[in-house]
Order: sequence, then structure tokens, then C-alpha cells
Amino acid sequence: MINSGTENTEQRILAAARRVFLQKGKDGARMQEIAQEAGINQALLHYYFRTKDRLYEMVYRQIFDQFFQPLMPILEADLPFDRFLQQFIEIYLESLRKNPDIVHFIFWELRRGGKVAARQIRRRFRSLGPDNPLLKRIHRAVEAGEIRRVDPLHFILSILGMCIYPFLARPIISRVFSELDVLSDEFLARRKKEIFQLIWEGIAPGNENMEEK
Amino acid sequence: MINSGTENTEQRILAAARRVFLQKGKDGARMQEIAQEAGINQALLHYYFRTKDRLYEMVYRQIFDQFFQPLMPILEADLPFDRFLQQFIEIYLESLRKNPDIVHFIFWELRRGGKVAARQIRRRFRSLGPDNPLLKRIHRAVEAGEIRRVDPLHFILSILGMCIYPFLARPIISRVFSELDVLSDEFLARRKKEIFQLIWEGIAPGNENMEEK
DNA sequence: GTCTATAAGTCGATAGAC
DNA sequence: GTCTATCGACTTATAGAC
Repeated sequence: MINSGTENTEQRILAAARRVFLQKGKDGARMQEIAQEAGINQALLHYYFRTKDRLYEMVYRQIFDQFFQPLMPILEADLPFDRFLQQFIEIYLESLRKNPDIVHFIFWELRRGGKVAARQIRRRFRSLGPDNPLLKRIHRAVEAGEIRRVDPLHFILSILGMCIYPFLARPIISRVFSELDVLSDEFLARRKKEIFQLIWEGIAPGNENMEEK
Repeated sequence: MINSGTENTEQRILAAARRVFLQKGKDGARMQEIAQEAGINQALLHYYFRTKDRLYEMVYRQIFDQFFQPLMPILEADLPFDRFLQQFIEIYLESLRKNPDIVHFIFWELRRGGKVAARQIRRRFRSLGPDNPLLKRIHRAVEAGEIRRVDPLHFILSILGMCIYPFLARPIISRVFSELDVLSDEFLARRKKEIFQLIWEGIAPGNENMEEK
């Protein structure tokens, strides 16, 4: 067990760096704070990761990867479109609930160009063919008459926006409605239902209770 | 005209600070860069705004205020709900197009608690009564039978999410679809239409072309 | 009001002992 | 591998001349 202590330290550092970077961002984070959070000193940080840039790069990629990961399995299953939608929404909300800090970090980092994010997406999707499998799934549903003719890209942007936005706006929501917690079971169960119903039925008065899902 | 030069300089500083803070964030911004951007030196910055914190505070409030401002006039007009919705979407998309950098900045800053944001919202809405006028508008539409029974809060979160998300994800979108520009007339016109149709009709196959809006 | 020069402090990174 | 001590660069902020 030559390196047992080493791996432990390295993981502790990565975990600490992740917490600090997520909360403060790259510029706001301090190597000293990361060291302290990991229970070591600053010199040891540089021993393992040479520079702040390198350490950040590691954490950064891991975070981006985690953001797109949970959606993969649903794309491989072959469900009717309404079930697919419900699964998609539920899994994504659940994934966001587990890492609520990630969204702010991700979209802030995207200012820098989104190169890593785009590569991560492509890498994730590569196994499912050359074209974007999410777009393909929507397109297929349209062609099969499962849903009316929508623009697949805009449709995806709408779903993602509806899922992600409450987490982004969480600080405002909890201030404007002091009793409300975006991360609670109640809110998320309700959110899931409202997103699906809105997408599926719309709000036109004639559509009331057309389906009970 | 004793202070003519002064006001000019102050405004130039604020404009420069705004640009730099929006792009780099508070921690990433450098007083030197702001000075340079304003065409002055660093000492003069401190002469006008004493500290970086104070300067940031000014810019920060201005940016948050601007984010919620454009929605106000629509709430005062008395339109049928479908028209209200279309106006809301159009005006908000247009407002975001004019200041695409704002969204990343806003949601990143919200990590710190959203105190200023919440206060800004309340201040904006105060003139329209004690309750949130956006919620009230939705509620009224439900009671009047203009739309089916939706949860007003979730409905608002959905609209805002659909409007804001493309701007947040813009770097990814432009990389995954290299020909596509979120800020273009074509995209935004399409976006507006797709959001409204999705909200109004949903995607259930039976609803195809029920309305031509 | 505006400038140059610099003080005071912080931060990332390294040297060197153990 | 891990530590203490410290260097050197950068950054905010101020002193003082004009």
C-alpha cells in the first residue's frame, strides 16, 4: 500500500477544491482556503497540482461532465414520448437538486467560450451516433405523429430552461416567497408535474384535464 | 458649468466599470483595467469612488435594476391573456438581446444571497400593489377562464426559464450549431413563436394548428 | 480634478528541512 | 509526502505635486 496516503490526500484536495471553486469561482477562490478546507498546507497543494490553473482545470472538467451525465441513460431507452418526457424532467430535476451549486458555476464559466462544455457534450453523445441524439429523439417523435410539429432545438431549450431556471433563481424565490424551498420534495414534485402538463397540454382553456398523467 | 468635466468623468468610469465587471465579475475585474477602459488613471478612480467595493456596488445595483425594469409597462396594460403573453415574451427577449452579458452576471451574483435582487423586485412592483402583480395577472386569467388552472408561480418560472435559457447557453449553442446565433433576428423571432405556441397549445398531437397566432 | 510614484497588503509559488 | 518560511509578482489604495 505504497500510495494509499497519496490517493487519499489527492482526493481530499479535489473535493475541497471543488467546494471552494463552486462557491467562489476561479478568481474568488484562494489556494490557502482550499488547503485549509483539505486539512493540509499550501505547499502540498502545489506538490500535487503544480498551479492553481491546473487544479482548476481538473475540477472544472469534472463539474461540466457531471452536468450532462445524468441524461444519457434516458436517451438509450425506447419509451413512448410522453413517458420519455416525464423521465427526462424527473431525472434532470433530481440531478440538479443533488448539486444545486453547479448551475451558477456552469453558466458563469460559459462566458469564457464553452469550449470544454461543447467537447464534453460531443464526447457524451458520441456513442449514440454522429447527430445529436436529443434532437433526433424529438424529430422522431414529430415524424411518428407522437407530438405536433415543433422545432426540436427550441423544444430542448424550453425544457432545459424550465428545469434549470428555478435552481438559478433560487435565492430570489426563497426571498420573495419566504416559506418556499426550491430543493424540497414538495416543490420539485409540483415542478415536475407543472412542466410536463404545460408542455403537453399548453394552457388554452379548451385543454383542461384532457389527460390525467 | 463647474462640474461638467466631473460628471462626464464619473459617467465614463461607471460605463467602463460596468463593461469590465460584467465580463470579468467582481473578483476577476482589475481597477487598472477599468481605469484604462475609462481613459484615466487608477488614482482618479479612487478619487471618485474610494474603493473597489463601492464602485462595484453602484454598478451592481444598476445592472440588477435594469434586468427587471422592461417588464413593468406590460403589467399595467390591460390585454387579453394571449396578447399579454406574447408581449411579455417579446419584450423580455428583446431586453435580453440588448444586454446578453447581463444574464451570466446576474445569476452568478445571486449566489451571494440575492438580497439586492429581491429588494429591487419589491421596489419595482410596489407601485402596483402589495401582492406580486405578475402572480396576480396569472391568477386573474385562471379565474376568468382565459387559461386552464395552472400554478401561477410555476407558470412564471417556466416562461422566464424559456426566455432566459438560450442566452445563458449561448456559448454552447453556437459551438454545437456553428451556424446559429442566438442574438440574430431569425433566431429570436423563431424563439418567440415557439415559446408562445408551446405554452398555449402544448405538444399533444391533437392540438396541431388549433390556432393561428 | 488629474497626474506620477509608491506604500501596504495579498496571493501564488518555491526552497529546503524533515 | 508533508511541513515552515519566504520570495516575487500583482493589486488596491494613498501621498503629494500640479
